[in-house]
Amino acid sequence: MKNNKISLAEVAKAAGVSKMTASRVLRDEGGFSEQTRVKVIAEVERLGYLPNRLATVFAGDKRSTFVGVSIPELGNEIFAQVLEGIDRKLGAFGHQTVLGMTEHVRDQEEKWIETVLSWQPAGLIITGRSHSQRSIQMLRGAGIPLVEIWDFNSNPLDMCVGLNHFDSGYAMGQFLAGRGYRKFGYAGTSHDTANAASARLAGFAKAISDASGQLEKQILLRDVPGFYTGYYCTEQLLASHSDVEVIFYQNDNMAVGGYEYCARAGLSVPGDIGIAGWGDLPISSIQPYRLTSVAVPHLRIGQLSAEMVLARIHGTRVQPTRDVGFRLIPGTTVWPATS
Amino acid sequence: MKNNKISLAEVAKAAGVSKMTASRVLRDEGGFSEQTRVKVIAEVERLGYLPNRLATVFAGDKRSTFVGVSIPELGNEIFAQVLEGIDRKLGAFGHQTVLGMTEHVRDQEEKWIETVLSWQPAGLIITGRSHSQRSIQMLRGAGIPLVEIWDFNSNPLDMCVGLNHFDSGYAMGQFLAGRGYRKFGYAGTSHDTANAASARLAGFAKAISDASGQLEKQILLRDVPGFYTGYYCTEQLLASHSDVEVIFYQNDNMAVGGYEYCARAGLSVPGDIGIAGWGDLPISSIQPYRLTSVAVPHLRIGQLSAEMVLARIHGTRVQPTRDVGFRLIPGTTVWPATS
DNA sequence: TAGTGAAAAGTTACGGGTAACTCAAGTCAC
DNA sequence: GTGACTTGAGTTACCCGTAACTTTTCACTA
Repeated sequence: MKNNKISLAEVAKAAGVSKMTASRVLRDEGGFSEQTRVKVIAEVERLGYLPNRLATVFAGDKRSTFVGVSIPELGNEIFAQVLEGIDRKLGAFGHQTVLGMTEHVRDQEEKWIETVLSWQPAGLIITGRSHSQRSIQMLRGAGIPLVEIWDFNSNPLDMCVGLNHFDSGYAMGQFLAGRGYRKFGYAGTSHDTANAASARLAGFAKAISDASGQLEKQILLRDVPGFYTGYYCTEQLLASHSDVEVIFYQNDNMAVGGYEYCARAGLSVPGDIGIAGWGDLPISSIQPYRLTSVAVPHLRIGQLSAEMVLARIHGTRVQPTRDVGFRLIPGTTVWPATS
Repeated sequence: MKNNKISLAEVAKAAGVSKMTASRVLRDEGGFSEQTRVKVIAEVERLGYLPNRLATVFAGDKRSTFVGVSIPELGNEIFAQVLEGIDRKLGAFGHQTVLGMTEHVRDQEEKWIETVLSWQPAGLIITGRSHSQRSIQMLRGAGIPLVEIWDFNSNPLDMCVGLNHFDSGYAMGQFLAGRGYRKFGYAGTSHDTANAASARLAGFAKAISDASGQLEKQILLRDVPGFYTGYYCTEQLLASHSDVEVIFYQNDNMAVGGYEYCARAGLSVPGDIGIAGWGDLPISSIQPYRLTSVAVPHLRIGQLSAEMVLARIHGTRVQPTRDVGFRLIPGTTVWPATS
């Protein structure tokens, strides 16, 4: 697959100068006359020359302008927005995002890390804090800026920005217990790896047990955490445990699906059943109800992570760990506060 | 920024063989003894050698395994899912997605094309059919597989997969006129370039004029086409044109926002006002109502585009243009058919 | 007018792999 | 024992820019 692209040497020859001079003109490095500049630029235009950045990186024994970004999935709006924030910021500084979707599978992450490192990226942004042994080795050896995002970790491989998911689950459990709930349900999806959602569930369970409540049922479907899954999880959960008073969902999409199931089944919310989501998606606040949820500064996570990588690349000092926190949204889909 | 990475030469030296032999072992090319293989592999493991793919591409004067994918934005769920479909398919075949967000701006697309081409990608997938003159030149000169997606175009630069947005807008206009509507509104967002949404609006307007209806008001906010924008567009539109009978929205998110405005303003849907969206997002079918919309096989667009690029890379023949069509969803948010 | 220094340009080497070629040693048939 | 062939390996050149160094050109001064 020989490509017939124009090289700098050809441009230089056409302009009647040496490769080096042409190179200097293109990088505007100085050390050439106006006359020469004009000649070279003219040939560049005429021949449609596009530089080969591979060679540039290679020549300088430098790193590329790539930044590898791993995201578990894009079906979840939150991750899509984190990615958008990252790419926007990186793009503004002349960097390119090389995407990796790990689908919450650790082997896939490892394989992706290996591949992306072989392209000599300038930095890496990885979702999640749990990696395979080999991944950790490769990441350590790479010697490039690395940000682990989403799940806050005070002792990251390099840098970290995210929030404490366990705490956010705990906060929700505590909040619901405070509203008088005693019999709890949880609806989510299951994955190979311990992920942030599992941490939320663990925190939620802890809060319930601390409040002497009962986590009656956790349902974990092996499916994508979307509207339909929420709908069916709710149907299944209530079929087997009709005494559950409130359900905490892995995310808002599932919660909205759950709400809709209740509405169609003739159950009043929050009268008959309470609904709580996580993530505070835009959709949750444009419904006839205000979904009880946990708001997360996801845009900020994307932006910050990109900024941290960029700072490292440019040698600026940055705070290596950032806990962006969360905010509980009381909403109207659970019992009101007893005043 | 000298990197202290292990090179193949170092591995070879440690194993007591030549670079070439080590290279052969790693590529499993044959022409080496079992003994040699074991030695080389042992040193690769010991030193944690990771190949430099930049060098490979460079050496062979080949193309990389990158595929550049441009998407206008990720805030829109549909584009996120198109991207997910593409990356999944590409990843399965050992290719990496290099993301580019053009934000519907043509200059940004041009700049991205220039950059991504300089990395010698194996192929390109670009959203939209309208490009700058220089972009077209670069794309033509690149000589790599290229798929223009989203807006179907029977005469693409190379390949194309999408649907006819004009027709889909026309279909909606015709459908609504058939349901008895005469006074129409349109709510969308404005961008620099003629994009698919503009084509839909044009088709919609044509259908209305063909049916002797009246497009009372087009409102185009300079904002992201999401829930809130739909909410406020509706408020503004109805404030100035209260005689509008039905509103066609740029997408479902905006339509759901519009529905919510009507609900809060005490307007009955479809009694007082009809609502029609576009895209048929999951959210639209999990509401208490069924949104009138246009279903689009967006997952299929993503998958097909990746398949087309892969086929070209591997030298397989493929149909260069694919119209994936659309399907009108009558829904319950407009007047029922008069029987 | 030779000498000086700066500006403008050229030359060489290099980076990390791989294609293409060469070479050495062993195997086998006759 | 010799030539033909196979196998396992090494050598060389190259991809395309750029760093580092060298050479040429030229204006200006003593």
